[in-house]
Amino acid sequence: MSGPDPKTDPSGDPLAFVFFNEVGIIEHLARTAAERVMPDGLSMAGFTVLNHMIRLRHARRAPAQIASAVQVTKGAMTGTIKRLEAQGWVEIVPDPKDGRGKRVSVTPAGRAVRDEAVGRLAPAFAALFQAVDAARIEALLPTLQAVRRALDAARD
Amino acid sequence: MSGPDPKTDPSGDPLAFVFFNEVGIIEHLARTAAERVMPDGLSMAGFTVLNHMIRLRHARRAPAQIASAVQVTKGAMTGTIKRLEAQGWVEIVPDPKDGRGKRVSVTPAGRAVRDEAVGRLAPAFAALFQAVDAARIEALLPTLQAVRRALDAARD
DNA sequence: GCTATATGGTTTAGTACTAAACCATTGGAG
DNA sequence: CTCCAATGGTTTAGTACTAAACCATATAGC
Repeated sequence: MSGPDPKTDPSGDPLAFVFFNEVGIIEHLARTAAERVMPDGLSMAGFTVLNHMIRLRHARRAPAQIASAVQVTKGAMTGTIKRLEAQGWVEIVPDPKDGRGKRVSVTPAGRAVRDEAVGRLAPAFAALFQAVDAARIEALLPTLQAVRRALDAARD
Repeated sequence: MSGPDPKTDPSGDPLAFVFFNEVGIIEHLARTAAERVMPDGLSMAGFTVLNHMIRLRHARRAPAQIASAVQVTKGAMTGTIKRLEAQGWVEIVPDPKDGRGKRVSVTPAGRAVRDEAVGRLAPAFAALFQAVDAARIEALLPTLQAVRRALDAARD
């Protein structure tokens, strides 16, 4: 009944462990590298929000919608948006149609700081493509997306 | 001089963005799923330490060594180890050879709680392999490892 | 129209992390 | 032997996050 488990690699760790470990390390290295080059006062949390709004061309969005899109709690979004507003990078106005709601929009300054962040990220990425061919990375995407969908579905 | 940028995908995002975004989402989903099944009182930070010690068969290690192995600051390790000790999962004794140092070792209870955590993680992973074939995930590893090495090297 | 429930946002308590200052001990250079 | 830089660990201040309690407004059922 026993014997070599197909999900086991030479190190004795199940494949899933090895895979998530690798993903975790890459995420950690990439995040800290990105944090280091962010413009002054812009956190990764803030960048994520600005980037989300601009990429998807949302002129105005409710905090709750942004929170669910970038997968953080409403409470976390309250703080992130407050800091973005303090820097003048977003504007928050009450929703005229809904007395509870607010609408967040990116200011010109917000767009500028996001563009600067993207521009500073580029050289860091360039170094990566020098070491690992872009085609190899592109080839990973279908399986990574399948894994993401599986994890998302398993989330009950 | 202009023209379609090879590093650009249909969504307009550079490939590196798409890749790190996917990795970040997977890491987030996997981490929160894992956190949810951890035994009571055991955080991911604590599990990482116990797992590291046991996987690599370290009977006793200095906090500073563990910190550098799992890539957190010494300050973070102080807190994590303190919580592990409070639960009786590690034992901390002063290093007899070095008046500054300490030695951390996993107790039998610590080994047990780690085994239980691993056991609870297994069913979650099983669901993943039902959706995505293990061979496909295995095929990602060489490139992921190359990316990790590149990021590690770019860290100056 | 009133009540029950759902939704939008804030607040609170608690965890985990970083960066930097700090204290103690070690160990090499003069 | 003495000093001084390096190392091991803790502490402090600040950010970001979650879960849960909370308040206000909105909406559906009766």
